[in-house]
Amino acid sequence: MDLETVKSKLHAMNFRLTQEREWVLRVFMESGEMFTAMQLYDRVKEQYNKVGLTTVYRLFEVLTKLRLVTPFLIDGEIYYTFCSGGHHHHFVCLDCHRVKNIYGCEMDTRDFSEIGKIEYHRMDLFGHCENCQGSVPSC
Amino acid sequence: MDLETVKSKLHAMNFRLTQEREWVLRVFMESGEMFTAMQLYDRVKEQYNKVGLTTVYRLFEVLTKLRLVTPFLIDGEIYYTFCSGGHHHHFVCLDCHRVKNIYGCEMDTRDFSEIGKIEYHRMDLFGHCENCQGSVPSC
DNA sequence: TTATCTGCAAAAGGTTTGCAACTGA
DNA sequence: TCAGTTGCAAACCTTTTGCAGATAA
Repeated sequence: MDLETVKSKLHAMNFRLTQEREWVLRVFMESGEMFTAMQLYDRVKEQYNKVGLTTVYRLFEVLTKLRLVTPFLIDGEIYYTFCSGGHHHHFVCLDCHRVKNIYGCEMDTRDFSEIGKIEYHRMDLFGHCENCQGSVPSC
Repeated sequence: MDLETVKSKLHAMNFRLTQEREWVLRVFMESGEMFTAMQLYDRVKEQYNKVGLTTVYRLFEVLTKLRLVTPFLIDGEIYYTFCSGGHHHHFVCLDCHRVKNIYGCEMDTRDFSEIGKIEYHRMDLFGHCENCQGSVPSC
């Protein structure tokens, strides 16, 4: 998904694409990584300009409403990854924190009617991506 | 898993089963529910006696080391469910917060070698259990 | 007996809120 | 124009830590 698409999704809900949000979104979308709020804040400062940490939190809130973000709980820390629509799962590299989408889900065809009515499900794989399987994380 | 088994797992790691831990563990294991730290603290106070909230946090820490607990992030809140060993997945009832284990996992047989080296994976289903599919949560 | 545990109070750390100034549409 | 946004500072809330007394093994 590109920035223009996000912009129109924002506008559709009466949100605005400000300069600050564009900086944060660029880093968030282009990196393919998951971030804690603080990490994304730091990265934006590095690559663009200083933004308020509050702005990052508020953007996560907005993106959550647009369902463009997925949270991960890892070692007690909350990470977020940019996530465009369509049913998919995740592979999270524990070294470089890049997230790859996985399509095709066996669970969609399995019958869980005797357990309950499923609203949604999540499936996340954690490990080491191709680039990070050497000694030191390189990507 | 019963309390005796947990007790021996604790002892194996030089942890103790105190009166307070027994109260918390009884509620935690017998309920089949997931709890935030505060919720478990409140429930133990109700059913047994007052314990320190700190004790609940420290027990979660110990159980995490023993891999007897699984955390869920739901609406920004961290819930924990008691979880004995063996590979399984979860069905979480969004109404009554009971957690059912699901065995049999198609992902175990799928090849992800072109994505990366998988360390572990998680799969959680969320919905409404049989008892809660009426109007008001009843279980 | 003694290493571990408890629980209070305080500190820490992450997240949210209030508000005056600013800005995208 | 003006509803939505920013960013600082303060408030808030969950989680962790220090410590003196208690206790499981």
